[in-house]
Amino acid sequence: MGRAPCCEKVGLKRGRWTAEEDEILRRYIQANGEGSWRSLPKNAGLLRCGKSCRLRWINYLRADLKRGNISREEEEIIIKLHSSLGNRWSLIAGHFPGRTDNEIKNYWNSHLSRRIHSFRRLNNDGASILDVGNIVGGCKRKGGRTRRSAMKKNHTYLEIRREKVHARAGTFPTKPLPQKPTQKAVLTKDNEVPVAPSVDKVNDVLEPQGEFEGMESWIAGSTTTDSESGFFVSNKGLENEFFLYDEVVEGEGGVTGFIEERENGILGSNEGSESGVTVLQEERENGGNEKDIEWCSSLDNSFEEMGYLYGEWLDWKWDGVEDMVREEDTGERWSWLWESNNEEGNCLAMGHEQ
DNA sequence: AAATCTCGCAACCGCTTTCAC
DNA sequence: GGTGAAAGCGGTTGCGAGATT
Repeated sequence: MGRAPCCEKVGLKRGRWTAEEDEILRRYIQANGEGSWRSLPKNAGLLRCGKSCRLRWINYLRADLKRGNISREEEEIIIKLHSSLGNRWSLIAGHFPGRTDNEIKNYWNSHLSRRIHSFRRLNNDGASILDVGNIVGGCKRKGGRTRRSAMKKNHTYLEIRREKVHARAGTFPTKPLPQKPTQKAVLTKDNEVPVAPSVDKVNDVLEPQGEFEGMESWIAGSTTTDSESGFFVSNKGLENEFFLYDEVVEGEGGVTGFIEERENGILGSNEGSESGVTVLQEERENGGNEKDIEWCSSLDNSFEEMGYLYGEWLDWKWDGVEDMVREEDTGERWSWLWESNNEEGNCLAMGHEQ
């Protein structure tokens, strides 16, 4: 025997709740209490499914709900809880009085998961995907809204990250990088590896001074590669223009030519290539590592694997760096990390050996 | 100014678990 | 213990807002 539907769906209203419906539901529950959701709509005079009424009450109408932005402290707790509980949103939400599982889940999906994935790519030795599809300038956007969080701090994050990089790496490359790098540079916990600054927007923010002197020449005209994808990337000194090659021709003094240049090649357009998916698909077709691809296909269906990353991330030596970033008063303690996300194309993983 | 596009979130869907009889 | 209803839960979708071209 099949299960009966929770309610008669014929003639029921769907979609956004109106203020009038909210008021009816609120008054009814205040008078009669929660429960009996199946019969509630009829008794209250609502043309809604009982399930819908329950959801509306639990997520938005309850008096004890805490509305407003998720604080940084809450963010950290969510991340930690998710590392141990996975997608058990109701359990996670149980740690936040006034927050709902739906709210936590949405926040995770729209904010935190992407940050985690970005961080993962920065910190994962094996993940070598060169996310050039999101390098600003290479990927010419036709429009679209910038992330709200990014909009707020549009002019601050790179400078913050620069400080972060400086603080963690201790040194910064003052000379052009080797023409043919052989190994990726990745962030480490031991402050040993200088981190290449993001290619995009560098020219907008970085000024050649102090130990950053020379960086613009490194960025302008640099050629690098991704050891696993095999693509070579060069901007040939052109601001905000990047080129992809299947092969480079080496001569005296480094790269002297390129084969099969594809201007903006897989950078291409955003169409069907969100977050550099095209690159990943190519890699998959070429026998690439499936593990490297997960971040772009599903938000969080591999949290077990992510546990390691969370640990790495949360155990990072944040001392001092956090204070430094706070000084910027940006409201985003880890904005150097957040805002280097793939949407904005600030991927650090350029595949350099410093 | 209009078109295009992305983002965030409210709401829905379907499955599982719990409860009452 | 079996059955059906209700509640709970997590994944997914649809759409309005608004930035960008």
